[in-house]
Amino acid sequence: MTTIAIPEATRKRMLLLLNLLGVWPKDKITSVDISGQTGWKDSLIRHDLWLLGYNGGVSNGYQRLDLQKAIKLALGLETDTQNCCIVGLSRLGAALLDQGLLEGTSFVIKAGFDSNVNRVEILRSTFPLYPATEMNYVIKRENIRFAVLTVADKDAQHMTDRLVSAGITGIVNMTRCVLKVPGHIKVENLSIVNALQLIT
Amino acid sequence: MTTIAIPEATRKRMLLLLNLLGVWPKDKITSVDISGQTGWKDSLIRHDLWLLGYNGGVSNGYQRLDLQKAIKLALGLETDTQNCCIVGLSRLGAALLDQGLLEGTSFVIKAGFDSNVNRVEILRSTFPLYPATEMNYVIKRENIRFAVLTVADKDAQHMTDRLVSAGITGIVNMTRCVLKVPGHIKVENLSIVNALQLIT
DNA sequence: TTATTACTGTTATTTTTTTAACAGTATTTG
DNA sequence: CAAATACTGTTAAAAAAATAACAGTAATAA
Repeated sequence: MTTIAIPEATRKRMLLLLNLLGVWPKDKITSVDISGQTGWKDSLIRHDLWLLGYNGGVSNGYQRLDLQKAIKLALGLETDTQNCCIVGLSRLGAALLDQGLLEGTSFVIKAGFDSNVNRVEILRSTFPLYPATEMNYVIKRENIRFAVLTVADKDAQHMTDRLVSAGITGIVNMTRCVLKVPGHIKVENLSIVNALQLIT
Repeated sequence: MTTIAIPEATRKRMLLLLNLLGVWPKDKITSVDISGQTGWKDSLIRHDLWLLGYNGGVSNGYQRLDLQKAIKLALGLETDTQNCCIVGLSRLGAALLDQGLLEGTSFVIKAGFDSNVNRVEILRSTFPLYPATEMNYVIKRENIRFAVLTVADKDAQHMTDRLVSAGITGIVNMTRCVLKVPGHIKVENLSIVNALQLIT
């Protein structure tokens, strides 16, 4: 069998499905069950799992634990920790200092940055905060690969450039700006304003 | 000319483009300019604008202000205010109390809800906070149509059900749960954990 | 004035994603 | 045991989205 690259759309669904499986109360789950919970067509779910190369459910639906394991494996979800940082510690960014947010995941926040030195000194957090001037150095030293960007719109592109040159490989963008990044950097846009407009 | 429904993918891009136009320093912008800023193919941008029925750029690229206006018109972006609420006022939710987030948009936060009455009483905000028990009543009274959901995962579906039955029409879901909603309700998933996994 | 340039608008093509269809297989039932 | 049931895995078809191609047009240069 030739391995087929997993499409982004499938990957996205499978990550959500993992969350669903985490709270599913029964041992068994069928594609129709999943459809009922998510609104995705049952055939789409089966097709997704087929893309992952999974076929542990013939005739009888899927075993929750087995399916969970298989998806994690197929998506290559890291089991060892992955280092992130938060850039921008104003209200939204500061809220992410809450470690609980990433609980039970492989992600660990290793640093927070802000250009406002005052903020860096005042805020309390379980991980160290640094002035933005030290970004490049700290990211390299701590081996940080991902960033959550929560700065003011006017600083978004500038900070992005600095993150990229520090060697970050992915950015969760919570500003409403479109970030300009080199092709190998992944960006996920999570702007609340854009989301509100989309549900209008 | 028969009006063609605007695809979701186009709509999403056009909303981002609006943000870009807002900060573009020149009067003129071409599809290649936009491509350079966003990474989208220039033909895709022209195609999108064609779908919107816009053709104000023949031969010479687009006039920033004119294009802005045309996109807003084509997407039917409301000019009158639209009422939202925040459900869940723990750290992440409380961060959204910051009115600045929605500044310059047509969205206005009319209420915040939390099941923890203590929180409701202690937090300071420019709009009123209510215990979750009053959700149904307040949403109807204030004519609230959209909700940002930032509750703990275990409460996500339950609160969603209550929002839906109160008559909300769209939810920005910041939990990592897959929400089960009737077909006519729109949901945008903005989970940070899912986003991090996607850029891995 | 004509030619060149720098663009778009639009159609056609390709690629990606979703949906439908159904043969095949364990399990359960009679 | 055979028949019915409840599922999946897989292929084929349809729909949606992205890309390419290019004729056409206003502005500018020669």
